[in-house]
Amino acid sequence: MRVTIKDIAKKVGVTPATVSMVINNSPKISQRTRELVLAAIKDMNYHPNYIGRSLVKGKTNNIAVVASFFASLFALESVRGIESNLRNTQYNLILYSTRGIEENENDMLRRIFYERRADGLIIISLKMQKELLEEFKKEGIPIVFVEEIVEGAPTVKFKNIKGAYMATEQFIKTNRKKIGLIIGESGQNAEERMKGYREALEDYGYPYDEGLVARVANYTFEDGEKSLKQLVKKNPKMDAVFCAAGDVTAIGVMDEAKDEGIKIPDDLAVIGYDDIYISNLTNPGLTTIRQPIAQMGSQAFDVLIGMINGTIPYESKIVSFEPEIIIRESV
Amino acid sequence: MRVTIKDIAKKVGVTPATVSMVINNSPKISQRTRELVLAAIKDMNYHPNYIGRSLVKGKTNNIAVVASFFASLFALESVRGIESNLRNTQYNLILYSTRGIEENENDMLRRIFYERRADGLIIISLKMQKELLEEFKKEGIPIVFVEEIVEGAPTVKFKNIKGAYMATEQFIKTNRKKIGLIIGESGQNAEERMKGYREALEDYGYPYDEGLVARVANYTFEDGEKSLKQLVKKNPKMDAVFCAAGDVTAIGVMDEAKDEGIKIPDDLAVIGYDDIYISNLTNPGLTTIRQPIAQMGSQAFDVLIGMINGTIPYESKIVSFEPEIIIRESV
DNA sequence: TTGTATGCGTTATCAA
DNA sequence: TTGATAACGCATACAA
Repeated sequence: MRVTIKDIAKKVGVTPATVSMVINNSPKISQRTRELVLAAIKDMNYHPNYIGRSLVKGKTNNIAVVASFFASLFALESVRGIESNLRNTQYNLILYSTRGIEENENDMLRRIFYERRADGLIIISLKMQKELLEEFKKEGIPIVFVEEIVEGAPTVKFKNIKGAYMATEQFIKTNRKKIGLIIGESGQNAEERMKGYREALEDYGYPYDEGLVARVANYTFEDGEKSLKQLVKKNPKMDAVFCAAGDVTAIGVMDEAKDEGIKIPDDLAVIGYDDIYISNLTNPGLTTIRQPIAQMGSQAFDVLIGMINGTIPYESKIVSFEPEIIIRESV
Repeated sequence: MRVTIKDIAKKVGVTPATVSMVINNSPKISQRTRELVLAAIKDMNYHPNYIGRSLVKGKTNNIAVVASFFASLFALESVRGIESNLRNTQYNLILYSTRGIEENENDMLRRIFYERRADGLIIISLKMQKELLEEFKKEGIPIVFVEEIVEGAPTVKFKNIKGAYMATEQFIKTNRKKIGLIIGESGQNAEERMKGYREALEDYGYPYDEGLVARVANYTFEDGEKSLKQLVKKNPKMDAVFCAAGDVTAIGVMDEAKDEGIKIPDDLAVIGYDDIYISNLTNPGLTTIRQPIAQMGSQAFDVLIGMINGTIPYESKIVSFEPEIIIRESV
């Protein structure tokens, strides 16, 4: 049996209540008793059982982070950002992964809620039923969404419109004339990046051409190869591609270009999205839009803690982060 | 207030004990009572509070995963592997990151233990004090180590010696004469890979030459550039480099080679370690040693569950995984 | 088959 | 300043 508050009490000759008060720094404990108790605690190597504590306090000191997969760059970096702000708090992180199965989602959230598994949630790139959010709000369990906007709770996200605008503008300013776009086939992000692309074209008097857009489903290397093939076939004069689907796909584009004898950046300029580690290592280096994901994760955590402490209201509010264009040789 | 077992009991007109037995599928509950209780549970949207349950059962249903950082390929892939086996179990993952601070390590483990935060631990690439492990064993809290061997508990790891042997042998079989090595300056892994390299040399009658070895500290791209510079300076006739420090460093080597006009693989053959995503995209493609990290993570989880269930003994035992050589154009 | 009583480890409310 | 007692939500041994 591990040592409990009772063992300490017995050893010192006080009651568990007194020990508890010492542990919780109650001011109304005599110096002498405090010292005795503290000594016994150290002596017997006592640590409070957080479950017992949670039960009576109605708090778990756990923050749940929910995502489809944690083995993605985005989720991982977010967790890293959250982690970095975790130090010096009493909170722990519990990871819930839906494994990409949409039906899991609301079930999982429901369980976290009803089984009281966390004091607050950070939900990454997932939606939530409105009624379920209402239940969380009613009980005062705060939620911060990342990259998805859900009415009634704060969201931390990136300015995708701006990022796409910057990329497109970069092409225009370097005199590219026919700018292709490779982009995800659905989702809030894809819509926003599409919007940024179109806005830039419009602002500079470029026509929008459906034929210059390739949609991808999986954001893979192969998606990039396939898309480029398809785009050059339709548009022999295309001299730039903005791969809003991400750097991995952009690298597929570059690879395919090499196979087809298309020179980068002379014949074709390429810009990706994400600035993954390897984008700096490709040849030529990939120009891309970088997002400070970890920083955004930290912010999500801070907002959540603010909500838990009552200093930040439980309401719709969007905290957005600026993208940055990283110029390398592909452009 | 959220609904508890008492509310259900009151509504159905039984005692909480009866409700509890229904929830736990006790066979000695009449069909009729069971149905009534189940109906009420559904009706009132009752979910058992896991804290109450944990307190009485002495189980948390949490698995702690401890690593220095989760933002590394290795930790990430491990988590992915663990995640994939988590489904259909009642367990959740809690991530503890020491953030690379060694002093955090034992403190953190101690807290997990004394505060009873997890039913079992998976410790990735970290050591542990022997006495602390003894405490865990005494209380029956299982630990599985990944990539580190600690006396008294099972370890899941890769055959680094074999991986390094395969790489070196590949050079020898393709008639390379002077084989350089770039390797981490400390750690169990580095030692093992060094051993594999030396064993292969010896088996084929090659001399071991200290001057052909470069030690790196950070496993970075720059480490690769610097190391190659240093190696070719000392060994103008070197015609192969095994970069046991990993693919990122190997890519640095290839980049530096290009700058110096060294042709790969004609003048210099290169083999990396890890098979990161981009290794397939370099030019030429990087030959490398691949480790099934996610699979190893799954296995670590299975071993841990086996220990929790008592089907696997709590003792030193090494489960090793085979590396695989992925041959591309750099060789 | 169900109810009663008790305990898990801690904190909080009161009384002393 | 400290002690006695109850409570958090649930599970279990035992009695009925």
